[in-house]
Amino acid sequence: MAGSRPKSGPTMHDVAAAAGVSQATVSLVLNSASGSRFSEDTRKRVRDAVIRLGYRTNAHAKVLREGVAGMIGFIGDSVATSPFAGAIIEGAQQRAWEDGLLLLTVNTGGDKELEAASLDAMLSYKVAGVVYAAMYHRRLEVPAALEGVRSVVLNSQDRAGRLPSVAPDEVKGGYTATRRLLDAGHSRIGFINIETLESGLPAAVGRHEGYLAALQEAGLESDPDLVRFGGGGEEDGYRYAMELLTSATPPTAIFCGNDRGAWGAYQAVSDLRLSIPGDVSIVGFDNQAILAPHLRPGLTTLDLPFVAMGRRAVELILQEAEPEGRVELMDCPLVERKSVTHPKEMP
Amino acid sequence: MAGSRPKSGPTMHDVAAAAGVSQATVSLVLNSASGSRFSEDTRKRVRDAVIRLGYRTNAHAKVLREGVAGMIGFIGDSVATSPFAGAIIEGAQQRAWEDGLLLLTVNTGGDKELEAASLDAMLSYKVAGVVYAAMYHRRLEVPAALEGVRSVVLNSQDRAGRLPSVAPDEVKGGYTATRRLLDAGHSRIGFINIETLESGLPAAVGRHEGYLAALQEAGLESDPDLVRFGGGGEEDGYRYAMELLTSATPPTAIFCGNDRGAWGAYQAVSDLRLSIPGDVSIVGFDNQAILAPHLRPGLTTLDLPFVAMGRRAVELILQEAEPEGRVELMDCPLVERKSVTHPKEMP
DNA sequence: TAGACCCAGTTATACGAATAACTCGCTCAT
DNA sequence: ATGAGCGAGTTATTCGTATAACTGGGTCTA
Repeated sequence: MAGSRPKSGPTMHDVAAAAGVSQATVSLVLNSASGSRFSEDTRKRVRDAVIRLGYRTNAHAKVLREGVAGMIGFIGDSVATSPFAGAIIEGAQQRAWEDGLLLLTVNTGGDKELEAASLDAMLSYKVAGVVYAAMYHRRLEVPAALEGVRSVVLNSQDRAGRLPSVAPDEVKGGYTATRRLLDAGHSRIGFINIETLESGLPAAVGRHEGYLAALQEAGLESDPDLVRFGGGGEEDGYRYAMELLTSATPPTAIFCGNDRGAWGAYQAVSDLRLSIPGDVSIVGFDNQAILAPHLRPGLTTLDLPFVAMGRRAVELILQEAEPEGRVELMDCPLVERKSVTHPKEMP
Repeated sequence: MAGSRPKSGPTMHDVAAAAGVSQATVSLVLNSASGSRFSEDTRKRVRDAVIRLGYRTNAHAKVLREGVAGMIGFIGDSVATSPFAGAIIEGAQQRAWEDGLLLLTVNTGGDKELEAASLDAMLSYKVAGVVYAAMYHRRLEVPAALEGVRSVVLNSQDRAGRLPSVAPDEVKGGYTATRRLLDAGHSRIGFINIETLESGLPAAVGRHEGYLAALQEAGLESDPDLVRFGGGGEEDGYRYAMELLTSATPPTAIFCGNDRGAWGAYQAVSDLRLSIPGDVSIVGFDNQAILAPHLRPGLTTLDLPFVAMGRRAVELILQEAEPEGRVELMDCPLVERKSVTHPKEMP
């Protein structure tokens, strides 16, 4: 059978034959930045032949010679396909493409076997590096094979501290959110957070820390009664907002540790026939695209800079120096909308 | 300089040397399904050496010999990173991996230049095929280079009709939604759709067609006053639901062409001090993960089968036979929640 | 006028794996 | 005793590209 190998486009040899030169000449003409090694005539003949035949360089042959592929591996648990963090892969890909690299992506969905196997395949493809991204900001165990290649942990941190990591600056975010409310004149500020103790999630712990820091800086006592911990769903947001707002001394503002919780809080406020921001100011966290801008009123919240984080992770991979084990924290900018104002005057 | 080429793992030659055999033997031992060509002793020595050295086959060398890579290209405008359709890439990747293939992904963000360049790069990598996915179901122009490789249009249709396409069955979806309301006993059913005339979007046109078909089948006159066309945002949902419900002869149920519109309708219903489904039944479309299950009451809606579509697209690529230009429509299953009941008895 | 040097190319080889074709030593049937 | 056949390997070649090292002629200089 002649057709056992699939049809594969023309090669450099074909181009060389068509242009009446040697294969080496073709290669040199196409690649040499140092322009004028060949006569203008030869160069033109080569370029013409390239176009005429529709020649495209075989990346595998090139990689085989050069050792590294123009690809970066991206392994995510489910981040890349999740509704709120899809942008993370967008940033990574943008940055990679700026250097002409493509992304080889896998969502493992948490499957460790798939993770190992696909990482293996990526290494077989001699990727220039691997981004290991996670859904939630946490400290995680990285697969051992990652140490054999330039790699970066994204939206999480390497528990062992060996790989460089890129993650949101939760503490500063929590501080910024609280500070926004303090600046508006609030002094009783509720906080509906994700549970911190068991989870130990940097997201929850950090935001809480930032909240406390801002209060302290403002010289305010922090009242534990104003802080609630839950699962992060809107039911919890609803329930805790309800509790806070119906207590003896309700807060005039609530910082919700995530936008879904804020959504729940909106519903509670609505059910209490109160209004946002007139009666209660609210700040969220996450800046979820489908939610935050569409709530009424628009939710003032903190943006998780997924695009920037993705970019930064790839940048670290492309960098010459190896930033062993550093954790890079990225700013979460405040996105101002309509859910915050000064507290109501006491009657 | 010795270190000009990056460190690259051990090769078959290294393994062969370590095991005291030839490179060919290593290759044959590792690949031959026809087991016992070599003595058990030799096979063991090879396998031991492989493990000891941490040998991993160089995919590029393999591809160079074999002609096709174990990769499939995935080009999306922004689907892959969009909050509602990220799952599309998940399905594609799952299916690909079942055959041991990885996905080489690019979001072009609509940039035609990036699209062409990255497609070019993919072809350089000898991908086994390319999935060309779009954000919205529409008829689109595909890049010419796609014709040189096995490819499938996903969540859209090739306007030229040359490439096989996979898309949701909008007509059937619109029919199912309307039918659900008819079956519950409604006969005045509003429809808030995305504008169809200018856009010509299959999503909008098809759902409308399905709506009309269901009414006709039920022997009902379709009342144009019950149908509104808008942009698909929740403001439109709000406005049109308001209009419909405050009209002289309001509908008892509304089919919203998308979940965001349904969200707006929920707000209108709430502002009118009516309740869902008691006073108005609502069916959405899209089954947006962040929205539909979290609305109160949960929104009965139609699922856009992104995972299944992604899977199917890759499957078509892997298939032997080339299904020239066929458009494959996928079912949108009804997801039953709490927003539909029978119409209120007239007082 | 020999040597140095440049110009415009070419030849040869390596990258790592797969595989067709071969070798070498034995056994066994005729 | 002859050669067919098999078992257990090896040798040689191929995929497409990049590049070091070479060639063969011309020009310029001392």
